[in-house]
Amino acid sequence: MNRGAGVMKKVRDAVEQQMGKCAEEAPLCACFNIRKAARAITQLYDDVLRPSGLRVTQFSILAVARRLGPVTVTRLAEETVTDRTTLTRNLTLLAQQRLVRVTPGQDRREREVTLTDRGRAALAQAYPLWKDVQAQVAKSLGPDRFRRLLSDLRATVAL
Amino acid sequence: MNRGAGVMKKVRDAVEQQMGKCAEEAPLCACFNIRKAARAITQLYDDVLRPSGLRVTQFSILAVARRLGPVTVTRLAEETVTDRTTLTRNLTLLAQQRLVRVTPGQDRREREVTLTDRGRAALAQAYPLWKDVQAQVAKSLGPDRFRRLLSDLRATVAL
DNA sequence: GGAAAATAGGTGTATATACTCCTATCTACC
DNA sequence: GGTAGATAGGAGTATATACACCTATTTTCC
Repeated sequence: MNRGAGVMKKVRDAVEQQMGKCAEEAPLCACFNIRKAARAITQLYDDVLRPSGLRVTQFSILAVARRLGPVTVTRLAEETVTDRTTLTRNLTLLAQQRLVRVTPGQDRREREVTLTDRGRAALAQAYPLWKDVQAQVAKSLGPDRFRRLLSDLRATVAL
Repeated sequence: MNRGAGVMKKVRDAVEQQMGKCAEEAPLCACFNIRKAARAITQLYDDVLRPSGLRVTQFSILAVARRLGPVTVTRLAEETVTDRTTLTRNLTLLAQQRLVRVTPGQDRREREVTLTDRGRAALAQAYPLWKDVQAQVAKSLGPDRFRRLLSDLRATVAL
């Protein structure tokens, strides 16, 4: 047994020491659990929305864009709490499918996002599907817990 | 005004009709709000974990892998509620950084994931950072609401 | 009126995610 | 013992996400 082995063992022991109850506590990680829930519920919504050709992400962007009317990229990013550059990429896809139009604004730094008729039609087609799955989730969780969850998530975003 | 214009208007009206309160209701979309919270809290955790070189996703995978010991890809995917092919890609990155080793199992269809010493060390370095941010979130939300949120998220995953 | 600061936005790069379809191996059953 | 079905896993493709850094335009302030 060489001298290095003893040192390595001490390092490993120190590492084990510092990790503490890591393995037991990590499953309680708030971030891990929110991401897990996001993966699960995204699959549920995307599955139901599939006939409309929209992902839930796209549905949400179109819905917000409709509510705000012609809106700048930065404003839309703020509303959806999305990184601006993420939104740029998502908008590129929506524009390729001609669901939105992105045009230069008065302020020539800005670009305005507008729903097209095609976008409006896609939204209209997706809406009843969304309403169904949303109602199903609310029913499964129970209306009280459902409202509570949305409220707690808002508080989380506010951190 | 050509005949087509009247038809188009009718179509647009029908579309508006079908959308109903879409713009008002979409902000209440459970999926949109969970994803939004996931984006926000991921940035928070990733920011705190940055000195360790681990993303929260990687931290979580390493922690679960440590808890389960040598574990097959499919089992790890089930535990983390991640699509298997997603996990394959995440593991590829961890293996490139030599934080995990992926070796053929007895059953030669299977591949076993094992934490390396390097992976253990990264986990040990990240753990105190994670503990800090986790405690900070629990404190900000309040311990009761924090526990409630985790519990409600579990119910959501179970849908 | 011109330069510095502020603002709007995009690109390069990298990770995270999942669906469809594919191969390799194993198990069950005849 | 050999084949059909089941199981483990990966590759191709596409969307979602965000950080660091860049350009273009506008505003501010001397």
